[in-house]
Amino acid sequence: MLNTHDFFDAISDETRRRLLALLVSDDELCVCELYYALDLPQPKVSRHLAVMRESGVLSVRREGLWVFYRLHPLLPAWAYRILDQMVQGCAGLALFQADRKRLGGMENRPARCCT
Amino acid sequence: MLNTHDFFDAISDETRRRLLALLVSDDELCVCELYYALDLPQPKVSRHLAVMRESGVLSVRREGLWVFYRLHPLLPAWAYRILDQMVQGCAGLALFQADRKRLGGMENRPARCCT
DNA sequence: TGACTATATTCGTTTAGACGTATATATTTG
DNA sequence: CAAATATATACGTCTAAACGAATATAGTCA
Repeated sequence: MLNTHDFFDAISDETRRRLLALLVSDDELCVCELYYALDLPQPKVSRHLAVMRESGVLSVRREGLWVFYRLHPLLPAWAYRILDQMVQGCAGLALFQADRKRLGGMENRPARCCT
Repeated sequence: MLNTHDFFDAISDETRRRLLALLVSDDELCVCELYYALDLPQPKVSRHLAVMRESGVLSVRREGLWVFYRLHPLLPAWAYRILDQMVQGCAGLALFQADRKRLGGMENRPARCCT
């Protein structure tokens, strides 16, 4: 289960905060949506996702070629609340707003079955 | 005023989280109390305090030889809430409990006037 | 003024981790 | 099976920042 130190490590990096901010509101996104939204190289995003997956901050579901990430359902309540407040704190930043805008404008997003 | 990035940088380091946890509940502590509580070298604690002071997370008041630190009164509401939840998340950790215990057992703590 | 105390800073070293590029793995489809 | 797509990892490099030890600064009091 999640270690306190690992959780704060997750939110200590801006790229990871951008990923988390999207996952707080959209609850499940695939890797291609995430690196498209952030406009960053795929390996860079995959590595950050791996850090959070390995420490238990994110959980993963594979569906065919796609891999969907979400906040780990067993995060403690205080961690969820911190993520909520983090979104509040970052909502005004242009960088985070652009991420959301790009995601909204993305075409051919993968279909989810059974969500 | 406080920059979002600087705030998350403040809570990204465990030593700084220990300092912040004490300041969330005690609202004002001097440097000697802080390094005594954490049982760490004074220069190490001073440097971490300086990081947070310079980024606007902490504010300072000098009184004679002592320097008292507290959470910066102009922190945005979301930042206070994150600190509160951080305390929740760390409350169970032995390291943080020991800090509080040492602080409680400290003798000759500096007197505050006009608090 | 000089001794003393509390705190801050400097310096050189070391380490963690973020990065780009290249490549590997996994899955689907023909 | 091979080709195509989505994602993951490996590798070498580089930078930010944490550290211990030493020293500087600031304030008090005799």
